[in-house]
Amino acid sequence: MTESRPVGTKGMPREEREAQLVVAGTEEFGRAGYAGASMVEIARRVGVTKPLLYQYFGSKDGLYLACLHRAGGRLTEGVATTMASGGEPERMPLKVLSAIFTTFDHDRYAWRLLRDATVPGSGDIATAAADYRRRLDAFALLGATQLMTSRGLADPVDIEAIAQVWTGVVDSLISWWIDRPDEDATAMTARCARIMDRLFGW
Amino acid sequence: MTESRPVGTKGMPREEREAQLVVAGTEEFGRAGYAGASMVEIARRVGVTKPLLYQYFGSKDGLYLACLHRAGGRLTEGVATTMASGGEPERMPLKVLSAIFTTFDHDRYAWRLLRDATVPGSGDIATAAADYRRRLDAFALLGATQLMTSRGLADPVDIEAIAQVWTGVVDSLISWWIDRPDEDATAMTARCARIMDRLFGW
DNA sequence: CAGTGGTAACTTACCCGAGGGTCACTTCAC
DNA sequence: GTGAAGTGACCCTCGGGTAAGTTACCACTG
Repeated sequence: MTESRPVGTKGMPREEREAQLVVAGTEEFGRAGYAGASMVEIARRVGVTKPLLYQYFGSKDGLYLACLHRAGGRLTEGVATTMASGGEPERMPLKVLSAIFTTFDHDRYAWRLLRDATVPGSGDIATAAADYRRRLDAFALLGATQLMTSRGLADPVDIEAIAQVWTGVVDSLISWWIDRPDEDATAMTARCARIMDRLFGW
Repeated sequence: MTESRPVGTKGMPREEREAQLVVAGTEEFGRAGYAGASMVEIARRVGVTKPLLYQYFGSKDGLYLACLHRAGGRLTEGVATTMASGGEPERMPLKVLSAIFTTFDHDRYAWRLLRDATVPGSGDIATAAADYRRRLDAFALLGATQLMTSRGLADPVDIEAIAQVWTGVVDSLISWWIDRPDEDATAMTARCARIMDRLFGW
């Protein structure tokens, strides 16, 4: 990325190798969950051995955190700019979906890291993941509030529920997408647009 | 249940103990996922030790299967009778939700067993879970088809996506519900009715 | 109504393999 | 010869799984 070509020694510069490992880790953690994923398997994926992985990331938690921060950062950033761009409330869901699909077209497992139920209940990972979720939930809450005030507003707990359901919808769309590698981001967005139109008239 | 009072020996008849263990297992598997759950923790929950758990269920997979079959059986049965009762397509989602909430009011983690991503990719559990999911998906697909033909029908892949999103919605509603133990089944159903009315006019 | 055996419920103490984590070493470019 | 990239071989804990024993109740016997 920054340095163009070979750097220190035989294989690959650290920076580049780390990026590979984060990508592989994201896929493996996303697929099997924190508890189910294996460090040696992640190393194997990029054709390297476990000690190197540990030299670069320190621990399983360290690697997970690296993956989580990359995913969480890109996600919150993308959603934030989309939400900031404004527009009518009924258009926001599709715009957000489009942003997510585009950003994570080649990294579809990333989303799952924020909502992994198998991470230990306390510790750095749980804290960081909860923080990203909190930020995303805030956007969802904002969107839900705007949507509901444009209709006959409901009570705040209803809005909370709507926001959570929305994140669940994103979740299931991404799961569905993961199972269909041929479908790219634009096709996915078009499909969602079609569905929302037919189902709700949005 | 069948025998009324004390049976064999000191503690509790096998049948009753097994039921306790299945309940505890369902909660623990639902909370931490198959990979993250611990057999000794499940045993500890009901005040018993691991070997008894193994004597009764044979293996972790055995216990998981017992939990899965209880959950899956009740779920498919409940949804089947609800779907069979008929009605306008737009009313079905709420009726199904109501059935699920009522059935699992005191067993909220059960739903998650069918959709646990941390079970090994092959084996009895994966097969059984996939089977229950297939049956539920068939209902979702049926409901989605009815709904979409009542509007200007979409292509079959869209309907597949809608069905999957629907299960995701159920998923997130149940997660939300788990975090709010005070909310009972009727309150939850009422909330969903209110939301669907305001959001889609259903 | 001892005593005695049978059996179901249950435990203590252990085995073992998988996986997280580490150390000492090698290879290669400069 | 220095230092980064990388490895083989190891340790150790945690958790699934087991063997062998213990406790308490019941059903018999004499």
